[in-house]
Amino acid sequence: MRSTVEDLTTRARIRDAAIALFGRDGFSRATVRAVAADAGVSPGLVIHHFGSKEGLRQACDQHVLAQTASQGKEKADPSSTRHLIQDYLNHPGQYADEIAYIRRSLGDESDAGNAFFDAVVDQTQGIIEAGIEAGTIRDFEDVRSTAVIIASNSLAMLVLGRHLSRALGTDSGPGTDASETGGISPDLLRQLTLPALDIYTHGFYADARFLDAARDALQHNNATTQGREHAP
Amino acid sequence: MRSTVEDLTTRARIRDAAIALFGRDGFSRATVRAVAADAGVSPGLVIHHFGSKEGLRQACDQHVLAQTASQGKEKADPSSTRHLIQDYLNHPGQYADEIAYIRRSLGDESDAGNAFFDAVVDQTQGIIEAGIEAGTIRDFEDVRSTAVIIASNSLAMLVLGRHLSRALGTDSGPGTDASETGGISPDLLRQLTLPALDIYTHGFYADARFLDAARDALQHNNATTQGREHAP
DNA sequence: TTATATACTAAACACTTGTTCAATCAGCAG
DNA sequence: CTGCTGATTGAACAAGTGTTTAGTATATAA
Repeated sequence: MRSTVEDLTTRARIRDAAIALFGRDGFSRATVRAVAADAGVSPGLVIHHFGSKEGLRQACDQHVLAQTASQGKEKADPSSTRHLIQDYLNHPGQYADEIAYIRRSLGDESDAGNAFFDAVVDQTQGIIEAGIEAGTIRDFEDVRSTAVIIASNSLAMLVLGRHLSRALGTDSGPGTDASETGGISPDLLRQLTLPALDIYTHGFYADARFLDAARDALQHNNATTQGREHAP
Repeated sequence: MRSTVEDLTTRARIRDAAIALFGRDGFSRATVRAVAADAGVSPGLVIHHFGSKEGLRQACDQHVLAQTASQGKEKADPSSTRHLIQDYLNHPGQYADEIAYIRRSLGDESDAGNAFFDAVVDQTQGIIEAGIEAGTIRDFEDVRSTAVIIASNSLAMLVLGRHLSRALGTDSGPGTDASETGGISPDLLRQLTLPALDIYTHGFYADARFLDAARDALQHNNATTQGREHAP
């Protein structure tokens, strides 16, 4: 009874305002009154449509997940997660609210954050397996763990985007859309692309010394609680 | 089960309770009354000692930063950030509150989070420069950006630790210390160490195709807003 | 037309929030 | 002892919170 038809109704306006506010201020800091004001309705109507603030959150979770899931499946061929971010660059600001919402969900204890992370990992794993078969990606022993690491590294740019901008001085100044939403600016992504791909192509260490040392340490140290030489 | 000694002053007890609660529930969700209850004092005394809830937060920021800064400078020689996490593994649960606090600070808009991230980047950069000189780390063109990427990747395990556990099924079950605090369990780190070091040693891609393509795309595309082929 | 159901608002309710305040209590200087 | 200062509390306050409720408008169906 819902979905596309009601998507232009008051209910959808409330939900979109909630997505924007939850993403910007977090779920607990954003108030029902602020959502109502942004949507141009009364606070009571928000409860009337969604039952409670928690119900509103679940509706937001569901909508954002459905939207990003359809987006993700469309562009899941050559590269991996960063393709989604790149797509966001070509349509700047369009998905800003949803992205900020996901960033908050990943940090909070949220079902939507869990589902999103798992979806990214699964998608990454599929890409790695296809890349291995095509010869473009190295043949890893533990594909699952590798996918988790790649997904974690990629999503780190989303979660820590604000810090990346600041640490590199690529901040376009206060008041910018990127610094407001914490998103990644095109300039920042351009600056980080080559160094990241360099590591992903030629590695970070000059040789296999650290890897061999860690492998030995872990083999000689399987049952004990000691786990030394994890670096970096 | 509070920390080791009751030798602390009341002010310190309040601050430690606040660090634990702010880290577990976030600043806005944690209430002054809950902090007071955990510290065994009245809500008014919290305000008496710290002026306001915001003052309490700044005291927590200052204390956690001072503690982690001294910790960081002690172990800043061979490896990088993960050395800090590894040290945390050898002393399980001891720094759990501070780590959860930092994880929350990195996600929220917090001065402590900014300072911590910048400190990790600076420390990582120093390690990279030393490694380049020693020949253990590859000679990167843009050391700063590389340091930011490495720091981001490392801190991602902190921020996204809960998702890593779940996606790998290494969760030691609900009620565990790791799943409560969102920290990284020793098992999880052991499982991720070799795949991560494998990427950091031999790279992720099988050859330089993606890197070359991205370099060409960025050179031919300097002034425009288009920025294609960032992968993965 | 009436009747019914729904969208919607304004106001109030019950509760929690951070904070204040007067009043104790303990230690210490004179 | 008195007097003073800071720690500490219990109660209260003002503002904000999510939610409820009574009531109004609107539209659709009979």
